[in-house]
Amino acid sequence: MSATQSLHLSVDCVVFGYNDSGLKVLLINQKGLSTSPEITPRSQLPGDLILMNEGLDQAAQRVLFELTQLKGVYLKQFKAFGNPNRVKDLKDRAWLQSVRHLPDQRVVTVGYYGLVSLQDYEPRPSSFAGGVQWSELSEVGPLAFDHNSILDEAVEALQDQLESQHISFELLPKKFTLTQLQALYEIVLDKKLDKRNFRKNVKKMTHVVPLDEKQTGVMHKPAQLFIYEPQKD
Amino acid sequence: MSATQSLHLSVDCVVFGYNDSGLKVLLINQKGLSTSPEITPRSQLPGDLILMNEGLDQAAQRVLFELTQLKGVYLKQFKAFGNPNRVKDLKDRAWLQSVRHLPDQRVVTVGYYGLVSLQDYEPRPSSFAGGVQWSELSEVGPLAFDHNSILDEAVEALQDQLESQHISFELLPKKFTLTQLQALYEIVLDKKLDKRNFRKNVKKMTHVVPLDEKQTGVMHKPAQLFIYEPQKD
DNA sequence: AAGGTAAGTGTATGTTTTACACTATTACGG
DNA sequence: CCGTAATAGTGTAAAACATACACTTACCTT
Repeated sequence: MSATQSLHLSVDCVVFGYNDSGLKVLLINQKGLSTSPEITPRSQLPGDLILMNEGLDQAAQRVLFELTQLKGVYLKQFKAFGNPNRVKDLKDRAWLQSVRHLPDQRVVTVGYYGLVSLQDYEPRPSSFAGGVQWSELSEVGPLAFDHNSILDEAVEALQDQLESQHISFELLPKKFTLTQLQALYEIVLDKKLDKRNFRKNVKKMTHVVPLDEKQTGVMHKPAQLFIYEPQKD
Repeated sequence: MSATQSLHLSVDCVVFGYNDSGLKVLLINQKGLSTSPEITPRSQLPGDLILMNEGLDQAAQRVLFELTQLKGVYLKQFKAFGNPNRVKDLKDRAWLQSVRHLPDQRVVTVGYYGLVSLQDYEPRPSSFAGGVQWSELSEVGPLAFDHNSILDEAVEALQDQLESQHISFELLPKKFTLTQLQALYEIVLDKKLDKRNFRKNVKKMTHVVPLDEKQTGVMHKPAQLFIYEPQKD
């Protein structure tokens, strides 16, 4: 065989954030291009090359932390993206040149999706990133590289695995109401659910446990609070 | 940023083959180690480094063809494996040294699973491979690298996706009976199914269509034949 | 023509999913 | 303190789906 290879491997993180108004995704701005006015810098998913001694999951955690300061986010691998031309778009080259030793090198990337509650995580751009924002999912414009497809596939993976992977609880405060949980499902799955039926289903989830505690300070009947107990299954 | 990287990327193919007696998996023997008697050559999944200009799916097809002469096999990516030590086992080094320019280099691999009918595909070892065999799934011994885990995860992915991905039809002759289809399900899922209930389910699959044709040459009531029509959904 | 072999078929029971509307509890304002 | 606004919380009937189960049919062979 002896195929001579020279390519790079990266991870890209699609981190979804939730609040009552919708699903958001964490994007970073490419840095260091403001000098070249002819190039519009595009946003991208937080991602970077993996290091020589780290596993893929580990790399995803590190890269996300380095670019956005987010730590301890649940990240799940969902697909590798290896189109040979995925970083060859002219619009992307300028940025790569400012940031990589070998900007022309092919890069294969492994996609991760993750979930956080917007209330608990405040991303901060590292010195590497030109800025970090939560973007409304429906308002994401053209991203660098093939990041729009990666994002699309991440959304699908998230929807498919929302229940089985217990991902919801990453998005909610520790103590949450069933209405909050349902609103989350409705936003992630992008469809309305029946309240009574939803509650019947939750009763079967042994990892969602009721507290002896109610909401306070609401001007309506206060809801019972629940917590997530992963070890229960 | 600017992580200096030097790693290799490969694909590994877990090709399942079916006949009435069980599920098999396609393994190749490592070649060129018969000279060193202290090392037992192990079998491995067909896999190799990807080339610089090919996509991942394409690489999986090429590698499988080069090693086993199998062509046109449905291959589906299921996971990337990137443990930094996955090719560092001493038992694997000798073989790598005989075959790679940079045998010490880290290799990340992307796993594909695939399916063929044993009747339609006869693998032939290429000059690169020391031999090709179908091994009974339950009798697979220790493989090179982390190939046992890759195999295990491939089996799971296959079982999960058997129905949704219409994979079954890769394993059957073009015209098949419902008994054949059921036997396949039973072997892949590793459990018995009820004949009448199975047939009820198949009736709902619009992509399984009955022919006006029956089995011939059997010494019992001849079964109706069916074909797979993918465009139907 | 009898015996062997796998094909093909229906029903009753239990389980899961769906659709749907009213009462209860709190905060607030008058 | 009483009324109203706001959301929480609850049950049931009907439909769809899953399961368990046994006998008759058609062809081949001897």
